[in-house]
Formats: sequence, structure tokens, C-alpha cells
Amino acid sequence: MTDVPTNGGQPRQPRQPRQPRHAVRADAQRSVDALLTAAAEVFAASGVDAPVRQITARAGVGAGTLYRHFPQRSDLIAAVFRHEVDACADAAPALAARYDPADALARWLRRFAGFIATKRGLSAALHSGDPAYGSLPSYFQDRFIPVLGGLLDAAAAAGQIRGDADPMDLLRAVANLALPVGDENDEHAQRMVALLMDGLRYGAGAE
Amino acid sequence: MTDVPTNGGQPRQPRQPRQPRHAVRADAQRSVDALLTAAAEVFAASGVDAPVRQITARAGVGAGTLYRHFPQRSDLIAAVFRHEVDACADAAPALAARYDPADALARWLRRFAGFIATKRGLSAALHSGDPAYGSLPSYFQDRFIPVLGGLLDAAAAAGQIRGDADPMDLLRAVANLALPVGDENDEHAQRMVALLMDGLRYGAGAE
DNA sequence: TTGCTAAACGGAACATCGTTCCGTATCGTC
DNA sequence: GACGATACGGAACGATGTTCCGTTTAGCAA
Repeated sequence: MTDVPTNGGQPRQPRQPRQPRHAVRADAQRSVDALLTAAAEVFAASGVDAPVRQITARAGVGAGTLYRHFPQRSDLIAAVFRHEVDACADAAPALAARYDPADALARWLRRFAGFIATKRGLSAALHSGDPAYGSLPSYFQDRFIPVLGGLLDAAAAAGQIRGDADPMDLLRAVANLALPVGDENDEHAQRMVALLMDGLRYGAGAE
Repeated sequence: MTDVPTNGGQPRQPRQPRQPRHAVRADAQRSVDALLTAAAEVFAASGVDAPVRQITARAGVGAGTLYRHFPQRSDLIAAVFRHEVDACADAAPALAARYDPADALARWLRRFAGFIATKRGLSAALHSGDPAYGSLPSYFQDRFIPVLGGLLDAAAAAGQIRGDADPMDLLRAVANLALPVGDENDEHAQRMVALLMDGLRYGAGAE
């Protein structure tokens, strides 16, 4: 066993989990989708500390299935987070196509506030030091800053809002406004976001 | 049951837990002391989320005893917090008597940084909305601001440090520096606190 | 179509945790 | 010294995260 002449350069252990034999089994894909959907709903309703069984029950799968696809709880949380970030970011083009720039911006900010409102308990999780969360903040920024930047630029170019708004500033502001604290309903958040939007409109043309 | 004529003005439920019949039994006092000491050590080592059994084992006490004195977990955490705030604040007079003002200030700030360093996970607990924590922030301020203010005034009066340092600002700054994040040891915090102290000295007499 | 095997599934079982319960031991008083 | 209120210990309970393993199924091949 001094040498391993077989499979030169092709290590036996699967370095790429892709192409294990056939791409991905249909039932596995269904399970993952069901889990992501169920987890998103449960997290929104009860926070990210919700019991695992509640998620598996809603998804109609066993606990073993969950842990097969998401070995750690944090993996599921991170996956749901990314999934929702994508959904929110991907909503922008449709809005931009259907509404005029300022309206599209306002609608997307509302959408974004709704996204944030489902993130109760996540900020604590983010600071837990779990490496599974390490890439989430940058993912958040990488996806949202270009999207919001585009909407802002379009509205500014149309002369509908002021031109000096910084996307990151606005993301942080809306996130702080919409993060649920205590028992206040999200009506308050929506009003504050609308106020922010009016602030942007008010400065149109100025400077 | 339309009226309750009995015990006018003296509600039956014990509003003051003091003076139940005789002051407090000696064994009960021992248990409380052992629990506070053990909890402080365990919290410092493992954070406030440490298992309850670990605390009772270290205190040499049964679980029932813990819950008799601290009906909720948050009660124990709050009690330990208050206990340590007191110990830290009470350390100031001795330091002020033994060392010259600026030295006493520096030593107390180190002491305070050590206090903060044991508070991993507490900030999350404070924001959990549990009413048992409601009074902790004001307790923190009420005890520390006069203590630090006294030390600052003495050092400023002696011309050893600048005179425009705000106690609350300094508390927040040191707390932020000393709060353990990730795996860094507290050496870093002590260096930063020393730096802050040098900053105070540097401004002596200025302005 | 039928057979086969790796992959995936479900849910019982295990370990751990916070909390409760209650029989027993102890303290302080009369 | 005896008695009653108080406190103690730790087993027991319910909930939860996680693992294990016998069973099922998807997808390929003959």
C-alpha cells in the first residue's frame, strides 16, 4: 500500500458533491423545497428559535430528512435567509418594469421592510459566532445594494427623488425601522418607511 | 363574591416578602449565597445560557433549591448581575483611599472591564423583553455613574486628567471595548482600556 | 417491463435541558 | 425537647435538538 496507482488524479472521495451518479433525486428536491418554504413560514411566525418539529410537521417530512439536507440548524436558517434575500432582490426588476421609478422604489422598500419584519431573532443569531452565518451579511449587501442602487438611480434620473441618497444608508435605516421589537404591528414600520420615501421625494431636484 | 370586606387595605398576598415570620433561615441564606457565587462563576465561564444543572452542581444544591429562591432563570441572572454591579461599585472607595486619584481611576476601570468581560450573552438577554431584566440598565447606571464620576472628579481636581470626561460616555466606551466577541482574550481589552486612560491623562490641564 | 442498488425517507429513540413535585431533613421557637 | 413552618434534594416530567436504522423509492440497466 505504498502507492495508489489507480485513478490517477481522480480522488475516490467525492470532492465535488455534484454528479454523484445522477444529478439530484426528484424526491430530495421536493423535500428541500418543502423544508425551505415551511421554515420560512415558521420563522416568520415564531422567530428563528422555533422548534424543529414544527418545521418538519409543516413540511410533511421526518426529522431525519431535515438533518440530511441541513446537518445543522444554522444551515437551514442560512439557506432560508439566502432564499428570501434572493426573492426580495429578484422582485425589483418586475416592479421597475411595471411602475414609474419613484413608485417602483416605494413599492420595493415596502417589500424589503416586509422581508426584514420576518427576521425576529436573526440579529442575535448572526452574532452567535456560528460560522454558518459568516457569509450572510456580505450576501445581504452584495444582493441588495445593486438592486436598491438601481432603483434610486432611476428615480433620481427621472427627477422624482433627490440624488444623494446612499443605498447602504437607506437599507440600514429601513431595516432598523422594520425590525419588529416588542409587540408593535408592522403598520408602524410601513408608515415610517413611507415617511422616509416622502423624504426622498421632497429633496427632488435640490442639490 | 361581590365584595371582599376582609383585610381592609392589607392584601393577603405578601407584597413585602420581608418578615414572613422570622427573618431568613440560615440554611436558606447559605443556599442563596452558594447559588449566586456558583452562577457568577459559571456565567463567566460559559455565558448566561449555561445549563442550570451545572450551576446547582457547583453550588452543591438541588434543582428544587434553585427554583425556590429564583423562580425563573431570569431572576437568577438579574440577581447575579446586581450582585456583581454592587461588588464592582463598592470596590471604588478602597481604591480611592489607597492610591492617588489617577491610579485609582485606572485600577477601577480595569476592574470594571473585568466585570464586563464576564457578561457574554447578557446583552441578548437584556433585549429579550423579559420583565425581570427591565430594571437592570437603570441599576447599572445608578450605581456606576456616581462611582465613576467621583473618581473622575478627584483625578481632575488633582490635575492628573482632563476635566471634560463624561462618566456615561466612558462607561459605554469601556463596556464596548471589554465585551468579549469571538475568541479574543481579555488582554486586548485591558490594553485598549489603558489606552483610554492615557488619553484622559494626556488632556490634563488642557481646556 | 422488470430488477437492482444507491439514495432518501420517516419517525422512534436518545441525550439534554428547564421546570415541577413531593417525601425528607432541618431550623428556630415555645 | 418537641413541634410546625420552612427549606432541601433529586427523581420525574415535558419539550427540544439530534442520531440511528429499518423501510421505501427513484432512476438506471438489461
